[in-house]
Amino acid sequence: MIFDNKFIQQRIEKAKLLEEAGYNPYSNDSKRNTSIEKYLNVNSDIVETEEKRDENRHYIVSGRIKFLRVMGKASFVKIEDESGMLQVYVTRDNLPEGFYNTIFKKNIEVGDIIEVGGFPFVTGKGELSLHVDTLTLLTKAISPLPEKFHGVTDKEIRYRKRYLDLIMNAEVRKTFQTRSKVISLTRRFFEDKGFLEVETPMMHPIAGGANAKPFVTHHNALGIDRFLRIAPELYLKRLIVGGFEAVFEINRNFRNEGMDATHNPEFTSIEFYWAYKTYKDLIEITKEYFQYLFEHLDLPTMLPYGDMKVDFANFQEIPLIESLTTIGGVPADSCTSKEGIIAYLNSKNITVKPGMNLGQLQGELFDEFVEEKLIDPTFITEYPVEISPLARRSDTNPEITERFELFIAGREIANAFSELNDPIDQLSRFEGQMEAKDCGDDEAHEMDSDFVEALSYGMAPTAGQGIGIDRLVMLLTNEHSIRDVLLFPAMKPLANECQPEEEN
RNA sequence: GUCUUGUUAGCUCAGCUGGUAGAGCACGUCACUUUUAAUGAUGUGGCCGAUGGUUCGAAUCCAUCACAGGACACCA
Repeated sequence: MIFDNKFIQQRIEKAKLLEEAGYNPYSNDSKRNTSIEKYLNVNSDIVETEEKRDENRHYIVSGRIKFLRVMGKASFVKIEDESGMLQVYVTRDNLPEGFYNTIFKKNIEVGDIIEVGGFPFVTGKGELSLHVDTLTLLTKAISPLPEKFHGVTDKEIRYRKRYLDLIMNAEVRKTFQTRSKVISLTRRFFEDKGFLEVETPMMHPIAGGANAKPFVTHHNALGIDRFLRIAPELYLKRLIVGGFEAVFEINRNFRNEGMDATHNPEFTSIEFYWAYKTYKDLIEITKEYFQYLFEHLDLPTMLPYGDMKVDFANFQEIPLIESLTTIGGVPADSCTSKEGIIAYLNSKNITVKPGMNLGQLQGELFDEFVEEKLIDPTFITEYPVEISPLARRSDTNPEITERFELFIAGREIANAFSELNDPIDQLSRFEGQMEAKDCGDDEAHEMDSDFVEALSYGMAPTAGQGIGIDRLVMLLTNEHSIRDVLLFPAMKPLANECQPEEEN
């Protein structure tokens, strides 16, 4: 039984005693009239006064007990609500006869949620506090909190029981508040630009828009499998065909692949599509977007990330091939032919899968020698067409696409391009992907003829971009695991958690 | 998927080359009306992640498994 721990038993016993004495251990009769933050602000003037107190003011605040110091007939209690922590001073003689000794001291403890009323005063040590004249238990916590000084540090507990992490670690609350603000600001930024927020299906008949393995689920009524979406791209572009000129979606994608510090099976991205624009316009709006975020989050443009310092005012732009030599240090003549690249990679003790085409090999060089060196925000442009099945070819060089990826702190943050809107070209790109799939590339993009048909009705020239929100939040909060920016990261089930039998 | 480290009280952690389990916090009892991780006294608390093995004897050595962290691989 989950309550057989003796500390829990002890606390359940206290809850019973309270109930028997006429105090509901789960009362919902809250009369709170201010938050702790407001209380501290409104009464900060008391510190300057002669008396250090104002008995004519009266406030009711609520919160969870984080510290409890009982000293005979008086006690100091630190309570915390979402806005902050407040010290309250509880004395025997300011409470009803017997309450302090038989109820408060015996049955109320760290972890419980209480409500106190009283007047503001400043203690001898100069801390603005609340002098209590009424005290109500709102919620009895029957499980004890972790240790008050070290808190919970065990990552497994922190992720599996995020509520405990949030109770104990104020910085964690801050991180998720930042995450929320980033999403909210992102929404506002694009709305202000005239973009329309839309929702497209999470369950797809064909998992398209990216190269990734999907999760499969089953629709009973139709008797067919569906794929959890790996990207919303093809649906958003159908909307551009339909006549919407600027759309965005902030939502989850699901990819059935490995989990590590930068990958969670479900993750959040924003994708936006903008008709009558090109990837050049996207570079500009991306810079603007970052500026907007930093301004409204009140962050300095120079941010630490681990050992790195990232200058968010220093956006660079460089074509992929050029970056291989200037940043990656790859000799120029080892970048432009399959043989040259393979020879160079082999000389660095890197083996590549046989059958890779030139574009894939150039991508390999980039991943190997350039990516991790891109600290300040850098737009890498002019991606080879072979690794960009949904991007528009450059008008001047059909081997490359009008595409960029944005790298910050050695990590990909965004992917964008002028969209391919030629249905014939799109069809042949899909066919190329199908060939790759037949040759064993199980990551190759699926054929989506319905999407090709949509393009055949004409999609205005459009530019589109995806930004990984989780990784962006990691950058802004200096977190190095995606689990630290997800409230409930994916975890393997514990042995004692029952799970359905595997069936075929 | 591979390698590697970890798993001991509610939490944070000790525990040597194998000899039968420790601290701090928390909790119980007592004292204490201005404390700041309050303090002082005292006490309770453990299937040492699971299963096997070696041994007279295993928290400790070995094997397998589970979960977690890190690195690598894969995947944008």
